[in-house]
Amino acid sequence: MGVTSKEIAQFCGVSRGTVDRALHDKPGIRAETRTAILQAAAELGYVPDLIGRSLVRGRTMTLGVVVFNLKNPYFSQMLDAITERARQAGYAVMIMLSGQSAENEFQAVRSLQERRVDGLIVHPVGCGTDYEAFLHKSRLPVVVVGNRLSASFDFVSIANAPAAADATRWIIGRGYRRILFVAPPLGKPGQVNLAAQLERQSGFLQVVQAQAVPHRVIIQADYLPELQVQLAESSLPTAVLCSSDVFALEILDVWRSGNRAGLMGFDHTGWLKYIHPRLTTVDNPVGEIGRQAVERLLERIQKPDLPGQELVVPHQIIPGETMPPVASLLIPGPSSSC
Amino acid sequence: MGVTSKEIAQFCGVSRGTVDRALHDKPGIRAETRTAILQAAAELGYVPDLIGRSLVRGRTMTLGVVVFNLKNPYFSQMLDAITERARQAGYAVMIMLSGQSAENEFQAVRSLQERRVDGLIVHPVGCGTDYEAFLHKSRLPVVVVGNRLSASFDFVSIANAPAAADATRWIIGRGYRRILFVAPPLGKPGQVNLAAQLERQSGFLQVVQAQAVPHRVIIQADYLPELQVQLAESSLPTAVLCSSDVFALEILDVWRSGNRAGLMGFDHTGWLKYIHPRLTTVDNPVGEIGRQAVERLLERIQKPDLPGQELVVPHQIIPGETMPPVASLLIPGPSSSC
DNA sequence: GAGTAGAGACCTTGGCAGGTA
DNA sequence: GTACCTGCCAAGGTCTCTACT
Repeated sequence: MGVTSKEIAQFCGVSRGTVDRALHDKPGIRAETRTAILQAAAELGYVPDLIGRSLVRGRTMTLGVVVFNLKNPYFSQMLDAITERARQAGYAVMIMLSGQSAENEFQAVRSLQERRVDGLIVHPVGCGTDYEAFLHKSRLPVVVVGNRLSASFDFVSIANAPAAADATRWIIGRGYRRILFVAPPLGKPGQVNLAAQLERQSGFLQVVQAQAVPHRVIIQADYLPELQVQLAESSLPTAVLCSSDVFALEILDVWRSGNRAGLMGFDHTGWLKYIHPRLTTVDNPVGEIGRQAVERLLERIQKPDLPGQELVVPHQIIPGETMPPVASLLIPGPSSSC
Repeated sequence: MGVTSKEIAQFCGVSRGTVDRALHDKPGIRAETRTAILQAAAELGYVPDLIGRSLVRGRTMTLGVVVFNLKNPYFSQMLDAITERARQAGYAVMIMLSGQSAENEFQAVRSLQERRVDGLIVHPVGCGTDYEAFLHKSRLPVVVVGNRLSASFDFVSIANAPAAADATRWIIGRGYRRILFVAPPLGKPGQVNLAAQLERQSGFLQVVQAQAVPHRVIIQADYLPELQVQLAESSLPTAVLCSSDVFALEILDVWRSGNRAGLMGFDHTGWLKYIHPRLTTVDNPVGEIGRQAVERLLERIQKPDLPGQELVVPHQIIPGETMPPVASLLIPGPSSSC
């Protein structure tokens, strides 16, 4: 336990009120007394107890963050940005992991609520009206990130469906005439897929259907064999669009053994810099999302009655090397050696 | 602000003491009263305020963690493990980033101290007696990770010098007769290198000097040109050992354009799974380090006067593909196509 | 005496009314 | 009247002492 203002008061033979005036540079204290108190505080290593202060003020200056895990650079980069932005505003960050389990997520939110964080940034696994009611009942200012809940919550994300649509159109523009969309459930098998993944899928379908492009959606957890079958089934120039970089990277591992087709990921997660060939993907600027989430959360802490708002962060196609124009794909060259 | 025990007391027409007895299953209360209070608590959505509790108990059930950043998977994987282990013990984790600046680190520790975390896990940038005195003066239980301070602190890490020595012997065993050790300063140029990096360097030097193996240590921040020069300077079968995976990956980028030499990294950081060719490296089990750090910190919170202890976590050589036996390196084949 | 409940102190900081020289 | 200081109250949960049935 640290040194308290009471101990300083005893040490200096004054009252706590006087110590308070000295520490906060308030009027009504002799310069001499003030100096003595400040010196004693420094000597004893006094650090104000924000716990006591928050009890009085009803503010802990702490934000809670709930994400799946921190092994995935998607989340750790987001947390990095959140932490830094929060620090600039004088807030600390408490982190809890859901491990992609709705039950854990529930516990995590409750745990943060018990610790009276001033606000919450959640990348939810949970969904449904029960879960949303629970969040609302916590009375915590909440900003949702990455995986949409209902419109009553603030939500920061790229526009998933339009981004997938853009990616699809871009692929078609490169000359591909058949597209396989790989979107297995993220995380535990049998689980419902995340809203963000489904939105991407719908964006994809919208474009291929509108333009009558032959396509397949592969949603098996064990997608690699199915992908091989699908690839063999047509001689049209075929592209594979994945709902997440992780699938694209797994496929890229197989690709190296000689298979040929365009390949595109989704998210532009942190590790891609050193991957060869450079993965074509869609940038999901998680750092920016994290910062905007903090920004919005701070607003909401000020004015808890703001209506839910959707903040759309711009996405961007990262050309990479795995989706060359069909022309160069058909004539094997250095850039298509994947 | 949430519902308080006082409000429950008023609602039920009893005193706060009675509410306390009901909520904590203490004796001295009628079953009937207890049920009524528990029901009221559930109905009103009561969540105990751990701030109040920690004020009286002197425990916040929160651990502080200070690392450089979370973009580097080295730190985010460690934090993942720390958070999970802490959660199992009922602790929350507050995270602060130093951005590899001693000044920020100082602020971070102070900030966590103000928030009265029960203990601290630090991967320090700071060093020197002043910094150590500051940490000791905080009176916080501290476990140091990755970058050694003095023996008065608990320290959890792989044995850096022996690990580098092992790697060096392993390289020699593969037939290489000349080794270049790449150890530029991690982080801001001009900064003193981390203790861990220097320990690795000394482990390397010990072996090459003992076995009279020709070698060079490259410490320039701009190490790539120097490396090219050194590689060209001898016809001995040469290996490059890096003090961190990041350098090895940068070098691997250049390697692909045709250069030939053995290459080895250090740390086995998270993104390596998808890198081709598979990087030969030394496993630094950051998850295990994180868990042990929490374990030790919890012990120290119980008994603050324990003497500083060094916990050594076993390292391991990950063969990969970038350090083939010299024989196969000289006869170009599929496995040496890097 | 045993079972049940209430009143008040305590942890910390900060703010304010009131008191003394 | 001014400069300075004391002491009480608030926040929420916990624990002990006391009192009633």
